[in-house]
Amino acid sequence: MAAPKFIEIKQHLTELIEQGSLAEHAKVPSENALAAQFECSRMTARRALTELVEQGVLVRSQGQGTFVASLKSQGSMLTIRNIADEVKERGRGHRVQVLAKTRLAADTEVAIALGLSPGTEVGHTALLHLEEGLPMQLEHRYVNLALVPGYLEQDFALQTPHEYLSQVAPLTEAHHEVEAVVVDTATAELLQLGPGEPCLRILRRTWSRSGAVSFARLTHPGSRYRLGGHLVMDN
Amino acid sequence: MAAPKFIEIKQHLTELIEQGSLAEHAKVPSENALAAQFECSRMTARRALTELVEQGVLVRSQGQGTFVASLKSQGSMLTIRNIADEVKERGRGHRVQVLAKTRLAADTEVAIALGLSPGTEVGHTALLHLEEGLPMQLEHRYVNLALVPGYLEQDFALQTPHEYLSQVAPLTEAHHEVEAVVVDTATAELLQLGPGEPCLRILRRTWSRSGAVSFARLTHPGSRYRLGGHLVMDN
DNA sequence: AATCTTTGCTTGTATATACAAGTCGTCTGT
DNA sequence: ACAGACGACTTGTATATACAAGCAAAGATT
Repeated sequence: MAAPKFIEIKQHLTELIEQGSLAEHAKVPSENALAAQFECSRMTARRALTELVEQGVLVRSQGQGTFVASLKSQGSMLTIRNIADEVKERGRGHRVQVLAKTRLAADTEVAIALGLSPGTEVGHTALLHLEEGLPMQLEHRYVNLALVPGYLEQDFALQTPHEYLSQVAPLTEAHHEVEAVVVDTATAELLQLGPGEPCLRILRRTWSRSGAVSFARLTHPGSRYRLGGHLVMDN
Repeated sequence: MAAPKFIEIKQHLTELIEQGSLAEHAKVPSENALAAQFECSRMTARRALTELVEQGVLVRSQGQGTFVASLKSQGSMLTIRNIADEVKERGRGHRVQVLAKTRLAADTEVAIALGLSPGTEVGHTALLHLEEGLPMQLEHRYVNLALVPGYLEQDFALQTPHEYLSQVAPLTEAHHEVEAVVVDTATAELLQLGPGEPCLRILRRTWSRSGAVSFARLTHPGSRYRLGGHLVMDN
């Protein structure tokens, strides 16, 4: 019934930190000291410390010891999900219109994002994602065809680019930027924006083991879309 | 010189997954099987699995076994940082103007966010964060005074609300939403926006052990600010 | 005095072992 | 035919131990 011992130790340490007994950058008792204090083996004490390090509460340094991490460095996180899953999870209808599917020469922005030299041929797709018939995202995607040669042969009405790319080139890394923008009139019409309505834009670059795979510009109507996230920092 | 053994096992498994030998939801060899295969103890094999579970690559279930997690569930993350640190890290001057510091009755939005009944008195502060003299964020913050009674006595020109709150009520949880909005003319003037320029708005709610502490509405000029993040999914 | 060595503490990796606890199929008794 | 007991296999927790590797300060050598 009792909580596992390493959780007791974790709680004890986080309490000390939260009540201020263990200040920022203060040295935490060593693994051996904790083992003695809690009458457990070093490996159990070690596990408590290890998990707190993973949570960003502590910092360890071989040979020196374990220390309280700086409080402000505990950055919180926001999850970025793909629009198709998001819509489906809301239990609403998701549909896609394929607006473009071509090869084109990379301009400087795309070339830099994909780590190619400007002018290299890349795959370009433009998709409009609809939720219950209403436009929710305009997806402009540029793909490195050297890494994903079959990209343009896909039918994206059946399988979204994100799903296809996850299969053929599993991601190892991603980078996102989020900004608020005003779009040109053609795009505004596509997204059925109201007058003066801004858009939330996500720039997403993804890498697989072999290199930079794709660069996407995801544009959402500001009035209909919110990016939402959640994170538990402690436990 | 050689990599530790548990990293070898991790790499072996991620390779199997990436090349498709281990499909989604497929059963991964048990800890004992891996220990036999790699001629190591069960604890070492277990560590490899544990770390892959923490990365979201695998899923474990006591009694059943370990399985490959669904690929799409690997949502990527975006870090949300506080503006003061961000500006200082760029090596630029950060300054704050305190525009308001009062008690007021919570309207419905604030009351819901803080888990209070509408009309409860809460602390309200409005700060304008400047980077090299240019407005970068308008921070409207509502604080549960029952949990942080000293809030309104602080001088926020010296210590930002975020820093103060981190000290007196260490966060255990945070929730964010991000949206693109058009603001009223008074706010537009404060942020020195161009005509029709949209804003990136972050809604941030934070909890400490004792309950919902604060609700903040952070408004950034769309032309001068981008939310940027990064995540390594693998290793 | 300056430099190298030793010693002791720390964390990091790895092993062998034990028992607890959850799941599932099988075997058994009714 | 059904229910329950049992056993096999899985992950979860905990211990005791060993050696490697990094760091720092005290001590020995130059």
